[in-house]
Amino acid sequence: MPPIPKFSKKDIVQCSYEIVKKEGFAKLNARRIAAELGCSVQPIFHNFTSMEELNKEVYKCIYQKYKAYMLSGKEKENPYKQMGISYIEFASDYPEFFKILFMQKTTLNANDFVVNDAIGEDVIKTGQTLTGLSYEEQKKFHVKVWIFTHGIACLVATKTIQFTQEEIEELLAKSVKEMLIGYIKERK
Amino acid sequence: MPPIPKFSKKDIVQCSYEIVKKEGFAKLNARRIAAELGCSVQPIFHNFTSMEELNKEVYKCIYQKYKAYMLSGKEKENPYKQMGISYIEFASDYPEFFKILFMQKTTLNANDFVVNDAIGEDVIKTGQTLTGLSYEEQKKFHVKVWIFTHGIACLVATKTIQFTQEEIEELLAKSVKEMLIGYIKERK
DNA sequence: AAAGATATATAACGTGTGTTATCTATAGAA
DNA sequence: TTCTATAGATAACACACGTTATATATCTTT
Repeated sequence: MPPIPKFSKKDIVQCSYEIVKKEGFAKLNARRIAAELGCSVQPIFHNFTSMEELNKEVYKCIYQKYKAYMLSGKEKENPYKQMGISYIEFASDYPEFFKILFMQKTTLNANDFVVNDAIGEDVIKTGQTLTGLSYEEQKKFHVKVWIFTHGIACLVATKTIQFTQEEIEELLAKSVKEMLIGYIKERK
Repeated sequence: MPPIPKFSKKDIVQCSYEIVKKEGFAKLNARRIAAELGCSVQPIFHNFTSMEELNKEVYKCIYQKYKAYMLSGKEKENPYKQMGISYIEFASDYPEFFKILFMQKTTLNANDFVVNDAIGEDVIKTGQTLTGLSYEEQKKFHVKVWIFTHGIACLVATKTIQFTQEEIEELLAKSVKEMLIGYIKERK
């Protein structure tokens, strides 16, 4: 009986996702989405009870994108190293997403997600195979690697530094190596 | 002939500064300032042609606060180490300010300031006395120290990690020491 | 073909924001 | 004391945003 819908939930989320990718949540609003889809605001409020609900859906997509980046790293020959590179690459390719996920506290990520899975058990264990440290030592060492990696990623996301992917990989690899040497030397 | 002014530029900037300190620029607006000062919005637009002009003044104050933190570090017995600590302490004491200065690009900091003076000549030279490296080597090494320090500061500003000042100082001091050991060992 | 359900458009309301027009009160000059 | 310049209050306008009321168009069932 009803007319065939022209604008699905998926269309609206996808369109919103693209806006946020380019300009962040600050620029996402009903009229903007409507303009880009070539419709009025009605399809949006038909499919979502409020903008907040839509925002949450978009946030979920962003988090999925991040997870996909991280998972792709696990397939490579040196997963521990690759995860750091993936983290920074994500910050480079999707700076707005990185800022949303890791550089601000919002009502969006408050309860629904525990984003900092970077210090998960498996990461520690993967790190052990690279470093040869004990589990407890690797845990401590990993905090330092994580801080360093996060530092680069933040600088990349804000475009404070503009390194090529190769420069970043070299910087990260070299630095972690040096940190490990120093860590091993200093431990008692 | 005119009545004695009750609300000076300084009063308004000071009040705005406090609001931004607690809640960031997002929560700064004319009516909010007026309410806190106990006046109408008129004194604001009498003293400033626009909110943007006031925002810039507030931004300047924030930057001055940051510079004062950094300068205070230079007086200590180990200035190079202290500057890193001051940077993180600033992020801890004034997270909103830190986010404004170093974690986002705004129209405010676009032209008027070159904020990243952290890699200034004098910092490098101060670092040399700590590390004993050549000028060029110190320059390279400092990038790594800066990234690490910035990483901690970002995590502190967003309250992602909640370390005490002592924990942070130990983490930073130990890590830089280890990084230096590794750096020296790996250089050709 | 007629009817009902609903997707979309149009237009509006309410709120929060920057900004400004108008009025009033005041302090010093005449 | 009277006059003038202006600081401030009140109130309004313009605009952007979330949201909703109403009207219209369309598809499926009968």
